[in-house]
Amino acid sequence: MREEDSNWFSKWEDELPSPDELTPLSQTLITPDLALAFDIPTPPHANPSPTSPPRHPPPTPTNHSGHLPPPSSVTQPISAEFADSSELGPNSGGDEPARTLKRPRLVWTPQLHKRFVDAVAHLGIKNAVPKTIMQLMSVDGLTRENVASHLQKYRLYLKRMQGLSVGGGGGGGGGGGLAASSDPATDHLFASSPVPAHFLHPVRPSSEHYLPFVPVALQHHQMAAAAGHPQLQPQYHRQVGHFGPPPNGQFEHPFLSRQAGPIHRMGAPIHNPVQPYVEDLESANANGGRKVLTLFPTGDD
DNA sequence: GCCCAAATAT
DNA sequence: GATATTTGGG
Repeated sequence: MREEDSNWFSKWEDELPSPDELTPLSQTLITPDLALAFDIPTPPHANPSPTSPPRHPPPTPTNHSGHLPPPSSVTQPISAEFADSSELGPNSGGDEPARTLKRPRLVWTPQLHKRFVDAVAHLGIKNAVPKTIMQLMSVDGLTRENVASHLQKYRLYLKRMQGLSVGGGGGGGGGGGLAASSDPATDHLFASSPVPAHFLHPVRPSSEHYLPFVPVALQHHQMAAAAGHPQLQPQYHRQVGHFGPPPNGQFEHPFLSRQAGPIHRMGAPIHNPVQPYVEDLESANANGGRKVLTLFPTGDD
């Protein structure tokens, strides 16, 4: 089953949002603060200029084992851009250093969440801690807090799900107070993402399959060529005037893949090969805004 | 320092 | 109102 080893990963990557989907959206949106922070003379173009996140995103300490393809990074163009719309801190004047930069609200798009889930799934629920997840996701701009917060919510979601579908929906009827029913506020995002089965049931420690985790340094396809110069990168025609869910239902998150950072904790015990769970939601719903598209597939209601 | 859980802010 | 961010405790 060695082949599957690489397979799972390949598949995993494959499942990840395509470069096409991730690239577009991010341009512009360089918050004034950020621009100042990096001495960026704020692009005069009103035109959605290429993504110019931090000049040197990460220190790119990664592959020091050989040669690092210059600007041609080897990862999907995912970058965490912030949809700063109208938040001029106290430094409207524009002189306050960047040190007091406040991070704009991070938007967990289905795509991003998917990546999150995938990371957690492959890490294993037990090893899925904010730091590890964050590293595995390799999303630039994503902070541990972001992940931690999201993870927290995600766990609650899983717990809730467990509550209802455990034992074949034992609590289903009770309806009492203890059974958590689908709360409206529980989560809209989570529902749209496929949840690996192993999440709901504890994996028996008996057969622990430890798979050597492989960093996300590899990549395939064409993207490599274009990647690298996020700023010079050919912009996709698709340009979004503003954020928010386009009526088309195809909204990407402004995240560009960050170069695979050095993963320290790669002793992550990966149990269970990837389940053949199918995913969808690629085209998020476009129901007049935000609406749940697919409820949890756990039951066949 | 990290993680978890809750409270607060947007 | 919902979500993400922030703060406190272990």
